[in-house]
Amino acid sequence: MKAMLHAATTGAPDIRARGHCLDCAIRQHAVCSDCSAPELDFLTNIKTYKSYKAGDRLLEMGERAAFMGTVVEGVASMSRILSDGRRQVVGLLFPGDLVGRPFSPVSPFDYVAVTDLRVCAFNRPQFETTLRETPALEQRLLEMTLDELDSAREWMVLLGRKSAQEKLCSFMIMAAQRALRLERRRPMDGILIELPLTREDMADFLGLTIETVSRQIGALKKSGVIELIDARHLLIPSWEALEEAAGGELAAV
Amino acid sequence: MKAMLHAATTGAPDIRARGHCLDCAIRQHAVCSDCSAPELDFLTNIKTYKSYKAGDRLLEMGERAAFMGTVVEGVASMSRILSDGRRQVVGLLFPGDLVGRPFSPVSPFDYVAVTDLRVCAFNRPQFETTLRETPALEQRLLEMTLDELDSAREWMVLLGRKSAQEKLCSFMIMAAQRALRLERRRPMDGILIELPLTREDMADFLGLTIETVSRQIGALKKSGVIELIDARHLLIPSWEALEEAAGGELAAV
DNA sequence: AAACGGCGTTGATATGGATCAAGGCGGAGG
DNA sequence: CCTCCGCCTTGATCCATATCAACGCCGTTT
Repeated sequence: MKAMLHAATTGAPDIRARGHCLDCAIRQHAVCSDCSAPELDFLTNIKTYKSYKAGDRLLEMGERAAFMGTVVEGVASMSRILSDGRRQVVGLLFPGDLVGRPFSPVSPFDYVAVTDLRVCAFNRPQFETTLRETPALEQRLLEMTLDELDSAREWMVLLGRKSAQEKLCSFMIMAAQRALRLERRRPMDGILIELPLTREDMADFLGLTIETVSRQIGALKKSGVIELIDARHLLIPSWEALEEAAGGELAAV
Repeated sequence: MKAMLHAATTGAPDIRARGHCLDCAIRQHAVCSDCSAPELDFLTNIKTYKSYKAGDRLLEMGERAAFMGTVVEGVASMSRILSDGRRQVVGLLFPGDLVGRPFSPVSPFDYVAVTDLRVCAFNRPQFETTLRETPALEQRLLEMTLDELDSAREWMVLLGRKSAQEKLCSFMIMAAQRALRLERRRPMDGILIELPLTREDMADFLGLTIETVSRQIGALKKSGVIELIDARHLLIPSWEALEEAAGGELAAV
């Protein structure tokens, strides 16, 4: 639970964008999904890419953030660290998800790359102006924010009322669903799940310790709910059994 | 923690609105705060009021909700009940807060009146149409949703990482700040706090049991952080001491 | 190839909060 | 006025998870 000392916020260099937004593989999942061709032309011209290594901090809580962006590849986390080192991850960002807090120059949480990461970035003031002038963008942002709010509340149920075992299962379901959605696939028996987080990040996301995470994964393996390929990969013999073990009720992701 | 059986969803009768939106005491806190005079004229004509008694359910999870609205007076909760009766409150709605999930006909949570309640209600399809046609409304909704998301994540930190004692203190701070904001006042020493929830609702909001809530309030009283007037009212000798006992870090409310 | 550091597992023990149980208080209704 | 019920408090005990400690694995550095 103690916070690791990560590298200080990295001023990742902007890489001049290659490729037009029209060809973007994750556009349909992003805030720009409903933009018209001319709007995408405009975005193409103002975007840059930033790359991060796992562990890099993109934005620090309280920091004036110079940019906003969309995750293109990899996974990032939003988290808060209390003064005594306790840490809680409050959200994971998968491809398509927005990095940064719109309409607030200071980020209310830390953003950290949990895997190697690529972000499609925009200058913040410019992005906010564009938002205000582009209903397709603003309406889509509203939709995404409402969905994220549902997810956050769903997670509150998990944090407040689920057992360690249920938390682990819920996490696996969530990770699987997010990964599957990107590939336009559906959950099914025998599916392979990649856990994009270290045990420490999982613990901090689930409100547990790393030891408990490790033990519960062991228990799930023993009871046959999962099969462990390696520490980061597992197989789900029965999706329904996994949902059962998650304590049901997991709608929004 | 076990769910009480509340009355079934009440089809509260619509009461033809008296009074113009221009004169609304809580408009500045509501989604309609940025509307122009003509826009307020329009809203005045389509709004109705609904009244509920403490314990009434306004909207049930999964139900097709016929209306959306704004809390005018009183406090409501959003909650979820797991199949075995465990319950988690995922949000409190104070005057100005929105009841119902925009752009989704089915509510993802139960909405329950925790005190006697008055709601300014709109027919849902009509409200959504109006939203889409009224940038002042839609932009304000976006702002409010982003703020709520920050609050929800703040609460995730509490649920995942704070001790019972810190949870209670954080809750008191939150309740005080929400009440003070309505009166345009600021936190100060010697302030009086009303707890709008029963011990059971507090427990379900904080991820605790009612016994633990009761005991921790007792402990806070003994240690002098609070003075108990009665079960629902308390005095804060030192705001700073309360924040200290809350484990710091409580930005958004 | 040895040493090291990051990550994960496993075991022993401690503890905060849950659970089980009983009783108190105050308002509503007979 | 008495009784009942909802709400709250307090005490005794239990247990799920935290904490403390040691070790294993593996990729990287020297």
